Amino acid sequence: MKLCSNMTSTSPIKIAILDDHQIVIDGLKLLLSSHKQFKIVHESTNGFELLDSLEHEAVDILLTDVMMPMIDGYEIAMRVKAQFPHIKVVALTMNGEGMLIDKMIEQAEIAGYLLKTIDKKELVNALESIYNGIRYFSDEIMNELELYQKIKKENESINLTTREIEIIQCIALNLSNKQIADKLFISERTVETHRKNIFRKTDIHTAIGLIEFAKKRQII
Amino acid sequence: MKLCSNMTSTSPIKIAILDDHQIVIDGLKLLLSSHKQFKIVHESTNGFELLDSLEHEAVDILLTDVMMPMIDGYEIAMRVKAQFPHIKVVALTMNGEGMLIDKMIEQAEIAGYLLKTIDKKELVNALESIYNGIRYFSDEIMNELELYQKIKKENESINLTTREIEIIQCIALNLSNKQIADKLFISERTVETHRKNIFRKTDIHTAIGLIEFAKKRQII
DNA sequence: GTATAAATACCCACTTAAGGGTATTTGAAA
DNA sequence: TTTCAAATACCCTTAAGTGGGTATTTATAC
Repeated sequence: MKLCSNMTSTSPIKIAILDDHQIVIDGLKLLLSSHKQFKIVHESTNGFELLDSLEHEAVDILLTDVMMPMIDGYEIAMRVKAQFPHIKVVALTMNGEGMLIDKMIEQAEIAGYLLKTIDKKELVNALESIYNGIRYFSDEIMNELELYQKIKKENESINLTTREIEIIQCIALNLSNKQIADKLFISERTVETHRKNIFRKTDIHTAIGLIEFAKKRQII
Repeated sequence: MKLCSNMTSTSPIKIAILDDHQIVIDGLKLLLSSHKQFKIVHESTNGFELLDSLEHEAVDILLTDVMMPMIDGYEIAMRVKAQFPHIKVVALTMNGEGMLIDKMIEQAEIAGYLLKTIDKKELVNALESIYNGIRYFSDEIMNELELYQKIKKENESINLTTREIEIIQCIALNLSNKQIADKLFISERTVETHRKNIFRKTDIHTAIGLIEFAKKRQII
């Protein structure tokens, strides 16, 4: 069933907004206020406050930023998924970073991911689609996701162990083998072995090269 | 002279808005629409378009984002300063990164720098102050600026030679002493000497640390 | 129960880098 | 003309990392 966008008799779509920037909330509120099919039932700059309010307030769609202090959009989406599975979570963010998108879509299974570059018309369309059970993702988001998942797949074929990744992270922190050994409570010989195995697997043979690799693969 | 905030008879403050996110523009427009002392005379997601429009349109304050594709806020501010010195430029951005703030304030001499975390009331206050010739910077911005300028000052006292900077750039490219020697047509001994002097001057003793330092100092 | 992978740890030989010197040439400033 | 910084180059010693092995323990999978 599809709802037309200028409905007036049906009950409005109840929306909650979460963004650490009050100005964005104000903008969205006023922006959606000219569309009577939406009703903003809650707004907050604080994720915990919002989660509390969902206990007493019926909400259809949660429109949330992703990168926020205290508690981020991913954590919010996971908790909403667990506690309020009927609420459709939509990320609305400046950030089109692959790993975040992947986590939000694959794990938190959010209903939509929009960039703040979208215009009013697309936002309204997206929200209506999502309310009607159709997931909505901006084109840029889909591109980023595909690129990220391609890299992720390549990563997996190299197959570094968790310990090896840990060692790489230590190397990136500019620790010597001895310092890494002390930190992880293992012998310096073991660190050398891991290092050796990492170099063999990745076909990289310097610490600096390894850091580059790790950044590209989002290990650090 | 100070203007009171609920004036109605005086001519409104003419504002232009530049932000690559249409949603932010919409938000700001609607947000300021409830304050009759402001009139938004131009809005754009494109910096070049905005610069063109300033030729025909009288503007008191330009409210602009900083990080934008095509042409960034700094470039905009510099051009406005040169071509339309009467226009007061105000940065309104998510980004509180020291170097940008420093460039915007010290070089482009903008009239205000606000974080998008500010609320409506502070935004209105800031715009009125700026219109009356009082520069306005958010507290967080001032803190970031001070921190950045402290680091900048420390950097300048180190005084690396051009050759040493060249060596650092090679190290960042992950070249060995031998490779650097070949590339610069000098002896490996000389590279070692430079490296030694760099480490002594900067009080850094690893290549990875040096790269971090170089990034912070914008050498690479 | 027996492969298998992961993490642990050591041996040895070799290379590279770090840190302490000193010294020469060159070009620009005093 | 002298002085000085910058770039060049070498000496020596010690520390750190690289790369080739082998081997043990442990937990997981078949």
